[in-house]
Amino acid sequence: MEQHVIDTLKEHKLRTTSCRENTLGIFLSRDMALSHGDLEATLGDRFDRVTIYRTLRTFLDKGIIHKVLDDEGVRYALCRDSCSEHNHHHDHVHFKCNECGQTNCLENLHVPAVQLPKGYQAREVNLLIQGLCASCSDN
Amino acid sequence: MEQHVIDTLKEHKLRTTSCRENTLGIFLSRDMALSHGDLEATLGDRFDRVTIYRTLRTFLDKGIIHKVLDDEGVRYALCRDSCSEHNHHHDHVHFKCNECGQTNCLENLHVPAVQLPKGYQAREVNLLIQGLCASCSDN
DNA sequence: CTCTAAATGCAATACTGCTGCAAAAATAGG
DNA sequence: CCTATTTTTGCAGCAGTATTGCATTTAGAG
Ligand SMILES: [Mn+2]
Ligand SMILES: [Mn+2]
Ligand SMILES: [Zn+2]
Ligand SMILES: [Zn+2]
Repeated sequence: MEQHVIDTLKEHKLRTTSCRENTLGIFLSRDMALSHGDLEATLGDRFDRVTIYRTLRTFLDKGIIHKVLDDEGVRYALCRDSCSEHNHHHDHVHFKCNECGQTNCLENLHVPAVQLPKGYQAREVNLLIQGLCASCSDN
Repeated sequence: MEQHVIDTLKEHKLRTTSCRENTLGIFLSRDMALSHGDLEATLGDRFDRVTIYRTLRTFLDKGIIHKVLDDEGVRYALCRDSCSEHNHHHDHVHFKCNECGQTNCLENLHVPAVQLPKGYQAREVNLLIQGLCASCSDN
């Protein structure tokens, strides 16, 4: 496996196991939000379903990936920002293309601030925009 | 059952059945986003789980309710705007309180427009803000 | 009231996600 | 490199979520 993957795991004080290396490698190469099912399909039967679930939870805890809300189930995407164990910050927009089905982080597109009613306190925001991506748009 | 419920069902050309009356009545009285499990718990064992699923899908199709994205599963809330069978428009904010667990539509809070990258076309937006609601905030 | 189309209940199935436990693997320390 | 300790994994099992097919029941049209 690639050195970058191993370094990332070590940086987060995680043991470098085959499932973690492969899973992180897939996130890096695919560059889109992935569901547990996507990973299972890509990894084949090399690892148990439960191990993949636990890998995802571990990555979530460590700030390696973040949840992406989706209308048909949760997905996960790499944290590009400097997220750490107790300091997640994901105020960027997610876009899901209804044509090709891909869900992507629009990292440099911040979720606009919203003026909440009196007394409401915002802690976390999740904005999912659905429509057509650039590739599917000009066909 | 209340006349308003029956009228609403008739307006959408739906037969007024007990499950639909009760389900719609719950949505009207609770005034918050509800999951299938919430409805099942409230309705007791008067109706089969499958019937509740089908009622939800029917209401979705007819524009009586809309999906509310949530980090722990889909919920549903009444459409206040004038949604119809093929003309949904939900650009309002949803708020989930991490204290009391309630998810609500903030109907008069529009999701701000976002300048998408070139070629991207928006069809639908879903903004979920999580934090503390007004009731839970001042304790 | 009767007939027909729609809706329901039930059984079966698939998918998602979690836990406990024994076996296997990773690493720290010598 | 070897061993001891801790972590991770696979497996079995379980709970929750969501869907379908089919026979029965029901709502509403006439
Ligand atoms: Mn993201
Ligand atoms: Mn809403
Ligand atoms: Zn696309
Ligand atoms: Zn609250």
